[in-house]
This record gives sequence, structure tokens and C-alpha cells, in this order.
Amino acid sequence: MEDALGVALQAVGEKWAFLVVREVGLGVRRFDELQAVTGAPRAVLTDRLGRLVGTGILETRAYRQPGQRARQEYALTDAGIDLLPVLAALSDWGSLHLPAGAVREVDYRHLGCGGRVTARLVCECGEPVGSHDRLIAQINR
Amino acid sequence: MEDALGVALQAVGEKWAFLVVREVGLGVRRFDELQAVTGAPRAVLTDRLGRLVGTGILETRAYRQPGQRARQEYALTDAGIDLLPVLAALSDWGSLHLPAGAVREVDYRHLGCGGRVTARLVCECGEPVGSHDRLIAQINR
DNA sequence: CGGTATCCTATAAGATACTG
DNA sequence: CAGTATCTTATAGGATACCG
Repeated sequence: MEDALGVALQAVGEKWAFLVVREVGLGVRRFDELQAVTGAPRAVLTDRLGRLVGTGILETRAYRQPGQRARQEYALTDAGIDLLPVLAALSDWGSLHLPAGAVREVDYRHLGCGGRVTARLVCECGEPVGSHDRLIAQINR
Repeated sequence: MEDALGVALQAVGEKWAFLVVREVGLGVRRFDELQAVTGAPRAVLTDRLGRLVGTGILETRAYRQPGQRARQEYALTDAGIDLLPVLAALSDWGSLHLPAGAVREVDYRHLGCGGRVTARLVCECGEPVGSHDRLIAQINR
């Protein structure tokens, strides 16, 4: 059996899958909009959307705005929402450690207080875990 | 220009790259050991190790234990160490949201207090950010 | 022990055009 | 709009063997 990290990478480990989840989380919900903002080829986007729905990260919803025809939109499920911290953590890492100038900065902010949101390791005892604290993992091989 | 998430995914977005970083972080430092625990094909492992060194996530170090011949080992750089929260966050997500029984559980624990370590989103104002708090991202498109 | 060298397959990505 | 269809290329992954 593979471990959680390996399987999670299979589920969302591709470039476009992660980017699609981010954009849907930010409110981009329709096919052509997603295609425009991500730049993914349409066939790839179709495939990723289908897979993300299949793994329970996205769901499709029909909706109709007053006076307009019925449309369909993609939305994050709870599992998808829980993926956002992972995105924020990876994006932060990229901003901090990849060569400056090679990437655009992306800030994640908390709607309401407006503060910048970052990912941190915390111990269940309540202590924050510093970068150089050693971790041990218990894996059943 | 691509954004930080896209570039970060290019750097570590492959299955074996992430798994190698985890294992090195847990103390597995030599080629054959890494090959054994990850199961990666040797040619792939060679490639990933080289790329991870090239992007500054791993470094090689020569060392010699008393009475033994010189060896080489891989170690995490500071950038590599900062990747551990991302791994923990993704692994946690997999344990929580992927079908039970499909994955092995992996616990990350804090050496010293022994408590379970998880990744959390925190706001710079000091407040923890809940799963359903809405985030906004500022991206320069 | 720490890789290289081949070879092969599977999948992701990219481009472009078409359809209900 | 929201996809399908088709085709091509690039890259990842897997198996196996060999080498200093």
C-alpha cells in the first residue's frame, strides 16, 4: 500500500490540478474562465476537472441567475477547501526559496482582518515547531 | 512569468522528488538506502537527486566515520527543511480525505515532546485560520 | 556503493480545429 | 460556453543490466 503522501501526489500532484484548485478557490468557476486564467490546454483542463470531481475535490453545481439561462459551475468540496493550506504552504515556499525575479509573488490574505496568511507547523502540545526542530515520522512500511 | 506555485510545482511537483525530500529529512541519506525505501528506479533517483541539488533543496556532503572509508551523503539545505511543512500538510490532507484503507497513515512527531505535528494556516495577526475562513489571493497577472 | 546505460511504455502537455 | 477530437512532442516512470 502506498502512503498518504504518495497517493495525495497522485491525486493532485500535477501542475494543472493544483492551479485549477487554487483558481476555483479564488472564485473562478467556469470552464472558459479557468482555461483563460490557467492557460491549460482545453483537453487537459477537461481531464483535470473530471478527475478532481472524481476524487471529491471539486463538485459541479447547476445554477441560474435571474433572467439568465442555466449554467454550470465548479466549486470546492470540503476536501478541496482543506487543500488550500497546502497550496498556501507550497506557494510561500516558492516565493521564499526560488530565485527572486523568477516568480511572481502571490499573497494569501485573510478575508476580514486582511492579514497575510502563512502555513506553520504546530505541535499538538501547542508549541510552534521551528524550522530546525527535528521531526520523526512513524511510517508503517 | 509564472507564479510561485507553478514554479514550485516544477521544482518538486513530481512524485519521487517529494518522497526523496521526506526520506532525506527523516535521516535516510545514501543512494542505495533511498532507492530501497522509495522504490524509485535507479535512473530516476539519480535524476531527481541531481535536480534537487541543482535547485538548492539538497546538498551533498562527504563524510568519513572513524575507521571507515569516505562516503557521500545527501542532506537538506535550509530550503529543503522549509519544505517539510508542505509535506506534512499534504500528507495530512491525504490521510484525512483519501478513502480510508487506501493509504498508510504517516504520523509526524516532534522529537523531544513526542507530540503530533500538523500544518496550520495562521494569520499574521496571530489568529488561527479555520478551514472555512475565506482567503483571497493577490496575484499580479 | 553509487551510480550509468539502454530500452520501452505510459502519461502530461501543447496546438489547433470542431460541435451542440 | 463547455466541452470533444485529433495529433504531436516532451517527460516521467519502470525494468534490467553493467561498471569503477
